[in-house]
Amino acid sequence: MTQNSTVTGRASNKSNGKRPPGRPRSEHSRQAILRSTLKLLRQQGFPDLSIEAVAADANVSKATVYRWWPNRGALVADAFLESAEQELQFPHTGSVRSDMSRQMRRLIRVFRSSRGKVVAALLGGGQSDPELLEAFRERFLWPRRRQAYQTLQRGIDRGELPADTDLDLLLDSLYGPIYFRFLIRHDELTEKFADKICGVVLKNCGPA
Amino acid sequence: MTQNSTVTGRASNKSNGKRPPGRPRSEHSRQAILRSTLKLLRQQGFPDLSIEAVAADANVSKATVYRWWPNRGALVADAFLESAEQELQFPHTGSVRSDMSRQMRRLIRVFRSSRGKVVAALLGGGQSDPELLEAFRERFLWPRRRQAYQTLQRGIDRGELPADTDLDLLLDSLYGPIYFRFLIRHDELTEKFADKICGVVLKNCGPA
DNA sequence: TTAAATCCGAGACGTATTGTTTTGAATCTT
DNA sequence: AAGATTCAAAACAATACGTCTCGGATTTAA
Repeated sequence: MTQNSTVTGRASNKSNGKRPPGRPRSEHSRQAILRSTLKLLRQQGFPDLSIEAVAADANVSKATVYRWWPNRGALVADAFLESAEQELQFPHTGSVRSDMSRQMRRLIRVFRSSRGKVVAALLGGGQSDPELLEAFRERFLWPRRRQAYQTLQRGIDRGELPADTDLDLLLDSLYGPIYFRFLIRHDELTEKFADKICGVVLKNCGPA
Repeated sequence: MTQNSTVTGRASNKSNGKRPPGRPRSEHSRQAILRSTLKLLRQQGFPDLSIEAVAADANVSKATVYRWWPNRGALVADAFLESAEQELQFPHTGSVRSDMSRQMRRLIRVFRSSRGKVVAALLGGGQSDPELLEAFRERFLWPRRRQAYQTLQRGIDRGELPADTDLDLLLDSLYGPIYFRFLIRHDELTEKFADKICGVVLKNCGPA
């Protein structure tokens, strides 16, 4: 199998720089497929997304989709993750609390946008497809977590946080409520919510 | 339509106590269907659950299932919610913090049990089926929330919490991290986690 | 310039599952 | 006994699946 999707691994070509013979993969088709996947996912949700519909919308043959992605999950994961690769950076304001609250506000903004539906589809589908959930964690969650660690560490260095702070616990306390409201939808998810959470969790950690 | 599922509304019979003519609904079949649904859901997850399999496992005709439940979602919601109706009471220890942490421990225990798979299926499916999510909120979340309000109010009355506490914010801060780890699965969800969250969120609220 | 390799879109194919409908029998009220 | 409603079983059309074949396009290497 020559699966070349980002999910299944194998980023670029074989180690030598030479291009193999034969017609190269159509970058145009690849992007059209990912774009149509996002588009349909915004409308229909994960379970109702059919490969047939994606192929039709992208003006592409079904076989082309099946050639490059082993299943629907890998396709959806690639579509979302490639679109969110360079997003949601952490600011450097000089205060942990405002660094965090500002980034949390950005996340909420994404969740409220049309991209939110895609994230929900990804996490919803992930509840019955471990690979889908793992792709979300590895490609979306952890990269941001690593940045968050650094942000919190700066707070420790500045004395705003105790040196023995449990960083994972703290991050789950900050982001858990956001994901909670986002996924359960029992209460509205406004950007102000970010500040309120920080008020609860980072009470004694410098200025708001 | 004469849908009689608990999800779609209309709990029992028409207001008058008289039984309508005709063969009555088979209570045996109804329970067998719900039981089989739970059983299969524990094994397979929501998207792989077929009505055919449920009917076969319950020794019941497909048409019988379709007659009483409009779709898979309603069936799953009924199956889970009927099974969790009387669960997860709040204790009265005399301290908000330990009242909350003990109930949170119970919730985590449920999430870790075989019933956790059913909840995950419900919430996962709910991401693309609004009715499913609403059923979860109305039949599971809100009843417990109402108990939680009372628990927190007792804490206010005892002076452990400020009188102007934002109860919804506080509850989301306590339970959000649990649902977060449960649904994203980026870190282990142990019962000790409940105590740690309380340590962060209820720092100054009486004994642990 | 030619041959080999790989890709492309279009669409047919058999399979599986869906939700609906029909049939004949069973059960209950009046 | 008559009328209503249920039941299990099975046939049904519709949809999506994943695979395959076809003719043609694009690229490298000989």
